Amino acid sequence: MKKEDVLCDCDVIHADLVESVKKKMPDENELYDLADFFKVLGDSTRAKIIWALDESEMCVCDLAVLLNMTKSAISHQLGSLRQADLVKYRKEGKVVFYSLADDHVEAIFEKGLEHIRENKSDKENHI
Amino acid sequence: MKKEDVLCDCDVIHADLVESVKKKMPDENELYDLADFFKVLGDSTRAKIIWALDESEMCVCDLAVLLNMTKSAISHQLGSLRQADLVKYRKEGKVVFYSLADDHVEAIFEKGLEHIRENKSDKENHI
DNA sequence: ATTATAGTTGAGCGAGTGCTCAATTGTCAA
DNA sequence: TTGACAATTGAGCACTCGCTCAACTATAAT
Repeated sequence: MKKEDVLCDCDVIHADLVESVKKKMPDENELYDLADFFKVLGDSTRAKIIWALDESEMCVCDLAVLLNMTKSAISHQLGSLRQADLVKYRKEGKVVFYSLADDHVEAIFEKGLEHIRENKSDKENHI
Repeated sequence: MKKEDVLCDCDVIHADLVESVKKKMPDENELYDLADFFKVLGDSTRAKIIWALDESEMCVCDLAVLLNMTKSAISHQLGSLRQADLVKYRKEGKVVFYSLADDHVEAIFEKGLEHIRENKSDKENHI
């Protein structure tokens, strides 16, 4: 790659390092998908839904009452979660029961909680 | 809570379940912080930066060249990552070197990659 | 068939986000 | 001191996102 092709307006300070890291870099799409996955977890409503479904299978109405939101809002968010394959569902008459599709999510969620809890206590102790 | 106070326009289908899950629910702020944490990971530029810094400490210019973006764009994103305590930095003359602040992030990142890789292969095998 | 309820869906609006551009700070060298 | 460069910062803009509202589908009960 010629220097003219590079968008950044600066000299490469550590060209060798950049080159070697670039070689190891995963497929562009993979990191894109990864970001998309975290994006789904990165909304408090969806986070609450995931937490709740980790406790128990629930229907749309249950979730709406639990989070004090409209069915519509919940359903929209469940749509995102469905699209990301984070939840599965079964129908029983008029009622649709949702549950977590994957135990990976639970593990990642737990690790995330761990992280922010430690971070918080670090700050309280002025580390 | 009276039924009139509930925003959702539906009857509670499983009132006992909702009540018991509500009792176990973590502090509102905790899930909010958790979502904010995932939100930071939920952007492909920041995801790439985190991946790169997991490989090696790098300066702003290195990252800009690696990702073919302006220093400004990178610096803005590093600002977000700093604010979320995901990166730390050291100055050496004019140059600022960034690195990951926390090995939690690495673990979560790895788990996330694992997840999307499995999910992808599941789909390819039509499971 | 009619009515009622659970859930989904699409349009639209206000808030938030990521980038660009320009101005600025901080540090080094001539 | 002046000029050059790494990096930061704020304003502005286009785009995205989550909610509301209204319309719709589907299932069940009368």
